[in-house]
Amino acid sequence: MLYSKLFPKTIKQTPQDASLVSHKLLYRAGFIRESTAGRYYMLPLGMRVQQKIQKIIKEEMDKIGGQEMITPVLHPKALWAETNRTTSVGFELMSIKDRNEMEFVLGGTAEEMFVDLVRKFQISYKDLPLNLYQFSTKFRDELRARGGLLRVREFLMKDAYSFDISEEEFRVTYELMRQTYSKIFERAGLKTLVVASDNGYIGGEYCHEFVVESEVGESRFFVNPDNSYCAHEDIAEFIPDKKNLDEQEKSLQEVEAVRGTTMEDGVKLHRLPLWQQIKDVLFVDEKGRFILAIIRGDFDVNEIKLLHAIKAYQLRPATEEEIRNKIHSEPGFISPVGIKELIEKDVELVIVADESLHTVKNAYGGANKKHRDLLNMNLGRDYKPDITSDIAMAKEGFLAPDGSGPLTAKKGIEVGNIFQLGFHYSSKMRGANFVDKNGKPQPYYMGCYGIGLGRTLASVAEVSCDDQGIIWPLSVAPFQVHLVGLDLKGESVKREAERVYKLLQVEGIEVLFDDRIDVSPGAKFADADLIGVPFRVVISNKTGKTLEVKKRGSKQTEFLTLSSLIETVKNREWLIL
RNA sequence: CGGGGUCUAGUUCAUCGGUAGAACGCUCGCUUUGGGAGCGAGAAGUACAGGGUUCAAUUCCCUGGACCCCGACCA
Repeated sequence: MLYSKLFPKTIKQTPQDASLVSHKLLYRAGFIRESTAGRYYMLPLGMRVQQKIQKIIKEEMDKIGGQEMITPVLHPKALWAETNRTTSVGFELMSIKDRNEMEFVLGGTAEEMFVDLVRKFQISYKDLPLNLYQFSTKFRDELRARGGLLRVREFLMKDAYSFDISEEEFRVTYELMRQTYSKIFERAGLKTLVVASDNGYIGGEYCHEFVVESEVGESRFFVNPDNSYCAHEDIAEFIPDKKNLDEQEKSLQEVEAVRGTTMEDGVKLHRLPLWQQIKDVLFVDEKGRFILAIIRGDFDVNEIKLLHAIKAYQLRPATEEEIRNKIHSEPGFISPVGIKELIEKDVELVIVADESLHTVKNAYGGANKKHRDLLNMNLGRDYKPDITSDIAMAKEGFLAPDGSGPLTAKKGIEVGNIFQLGFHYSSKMRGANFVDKNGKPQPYYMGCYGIGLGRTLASVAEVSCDDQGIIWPLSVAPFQVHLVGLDLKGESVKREAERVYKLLQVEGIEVLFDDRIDVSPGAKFADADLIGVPFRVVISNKTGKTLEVKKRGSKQTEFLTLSSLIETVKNREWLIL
């Protein structure tokens, strides 16, 4: 590619709206441009990187027997209704109608489509395991797009779907996918951690995120000291420390409490530790049930865990009006003690206690009346929750669930994920069966697996760059060699540069040739650093018959012959220079 | 979904009641070639949209839109 013809050129100014390094550099170097919030043009340079990532994924997927195909972008809405996902997805579905008023959703993930396809065929156990995948644009009407390519509303994703005859067989598939994903990201130059996570709107029981550790990432997770435990904050567990279990249970006492409504106000008034206070958080779920989550005062409620405990999929905080008029309690003074006797007749209230309440005695907190508190509340004696479960949010420093030591909090970018789906879809969708050895229909055991290509690309730029620009790993770089021609007004230099350009291409090496005549060397070097191609090769009056080669990210230059350059580029095993 | 902010040349920003300016970029000419060179000339704008106030609005007010940032719950 001739740089003089490349669309577009680099720019010096940093875009006003970009806050992330990857966004700034990809923008300045001309890899991407924004269309509207969360929708990007992928420009020729960005496209080349994305295609390299795509190729790596395809190679690794095909190696394990994956078969590439493609589904329509518009999914019949009726399909999503079959699995109740028109209401339960975590992202806003985008809907569209055709001229016959037929309703479609723009695909944001494609479980139903693949199941619908597979059930059109009479498959038997002999056809399984089956692994189908596609690269397609996904649409997700995110509440808030942000961070350049990191959270967008439209993006290229590889999604794969596996079909197995049993859970045992599936575990083999799942492990294979886990290894394959690690390999894919490794080849793209990314170090990933495999983080146990919540399945959310996809369904199923367990899943793992592939996370690139980064301060700008939105995934928060915890690891134990030897990294053997690695879990997303949504599901991270820990062992709560025991508090005053040796204390005698004292008698329940109601006292006057003229205080504010925060936890701190309670601590100050009673001069008791925060952990001894009961934190009461009132939610309303999608069915309109009121959910009172109670937990030790120094812990926070984890809504994801709470959702699982009550088998619901959506929570919102109760309003002050609801607390007063429906529950007949008082904001800031809610208590599990006697609350069920107060509520309106038509109200369903579920009390969920965190297990941490077993670590404390003689707790204090509100009395369901303004400026009245209760002292010495004891679980079992004074109040009986409907459900006792782990609904606590882990925090840094808490004891890891295996007791190995304190948890460390980390942040990262989720570039891929693998999900166990089990029978979640095959049981809900009619005819999602295979025929077993006895000729009987059985639901297949499923999994699904996703990688965001744009996010992967941005993650590489985010973690692999310096002040001057991006440092692409050779495996995903838009070009392998950035040939910089200086002194091109001289005929002999120009001829030599063009000769080298052609010969490198003949060797199958991708070359970006800066053939501009009127541009100063400094400007050309700055552009080369910004774009970040792994090998910079200079030809000028000074170089003669040798080539001046500098690796992006290294300060040293070396002089090589053309043949040794070709060998160097072709035989590289390493990814980061 | 709440709070804050922004919107003027391709880009980054000035101007702040009197019909618009710089830098970078772009085009042309001369000069220049090892870390974003110099001089000169030029093209480039419905000041987000609509309404209001005013003799006069890019500027003030209102409505809408787009975009950015923060929060997303502990009563």
